[in-house]
Amino acid sequence: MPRTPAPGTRDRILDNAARLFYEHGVHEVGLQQIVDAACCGKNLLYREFESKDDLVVAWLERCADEWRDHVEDVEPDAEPAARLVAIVRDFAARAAAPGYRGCALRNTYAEFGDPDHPAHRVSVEYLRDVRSYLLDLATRAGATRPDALADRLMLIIDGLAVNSAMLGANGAGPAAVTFAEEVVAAAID
Amino acid sequence: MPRTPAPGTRDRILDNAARLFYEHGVHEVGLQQIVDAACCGKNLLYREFESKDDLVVAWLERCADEWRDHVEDVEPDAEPAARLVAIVRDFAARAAAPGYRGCALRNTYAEFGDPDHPAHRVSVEYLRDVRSYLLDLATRAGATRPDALADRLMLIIDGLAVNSAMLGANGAGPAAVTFAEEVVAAAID
DNA sequence: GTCTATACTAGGATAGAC
DNA sequence: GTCTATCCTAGTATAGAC
Repeated sequence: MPRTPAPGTRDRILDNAARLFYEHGVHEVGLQQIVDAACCGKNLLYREFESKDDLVVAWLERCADEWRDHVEDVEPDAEPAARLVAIVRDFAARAAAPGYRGCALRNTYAEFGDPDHPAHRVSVEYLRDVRSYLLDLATRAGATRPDALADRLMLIIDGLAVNSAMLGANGAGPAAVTFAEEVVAAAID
Repeated sequence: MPRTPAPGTRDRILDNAARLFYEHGVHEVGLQQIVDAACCGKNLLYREFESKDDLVVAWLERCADEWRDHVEDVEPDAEPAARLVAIVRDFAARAAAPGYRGCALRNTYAEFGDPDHPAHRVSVEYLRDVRSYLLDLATRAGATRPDALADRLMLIIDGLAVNSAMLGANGAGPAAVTFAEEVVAAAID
């Protein structure tokens, strides 16, 4: 293993934790696994993160931030209505990629039952942000009822996260884009 | 094989395990908690279930069976098209109930990363069964493309499971039934 | 015989000291 | 980076109540 000088310690730990958490689920990954994968001592991990929960939250926040950055780049010059469809298309394409195991934020939400768990706050905030983003586009697209359009697209996207993870290409994933196209078209007069 | 087990023991354990697993997530519940809640010895649990995995699978299979029984009772005398909407309405009503934390099968799928985990088989089978059921109704409803209609309703239902758990009444749940009505109507000529 | 309750093993977890 | 402390887990075996 060549030692890379590149990313900071925190990022290296977070990268490895992210991969392991996503592939196996948060509860099935021990801190020792992350320490081994990141080639660091446990002391470094505890210097950067207070606890496992803290590490989980940092991972989820990074996932949410990545989405917020990424969504701006999805056909940025298209009209609002076309962008709504493009966002679903983009999500569907990611969900169809090999190794897709669902959405990190939605999966982790499912892992923790306690409503006060910090992972819940991040996940719910993320979902609200997605909804706000869709609502804004739906409004600018001239939908007669932007709220309803945003809700419908949320259901399609949330459904994609579950369905593609569980059924893959045999599931409803391939049908989602056409569905979204018709839903958007029908919502705009 | 036990010769004369006290009647109801297995169900009592399963009832308590079901409640705890659903509320807190499988990984966060220890066998001791289940033993305590069921007021039985650990001995008895291990007589009825080989392992924790075995108990989890039994729980999921019971959830899937309950759905299979329940769905038959959802407006059984209505026309196929109306039944499709009724099934979504029923799912939405359950998802709007207090304490809803998502679908047990979909949540547990998310908890286990290993593709060979027995919980995955049960969950995927369940999802395929739901899809088959919808496809059959869509066909009998005279949909021009029954496959596409089934896929669309699956996305709505899967979306409901996630969205209602995370956002509750502030989410897309309330919009799902009208959405399903329009989707079904549009799919039938 | 059936059940509850507990003691125990072996391993893995988080956490932190050195 | 290693090493230790403490706790919790699944699972087994035993003891004793009814």
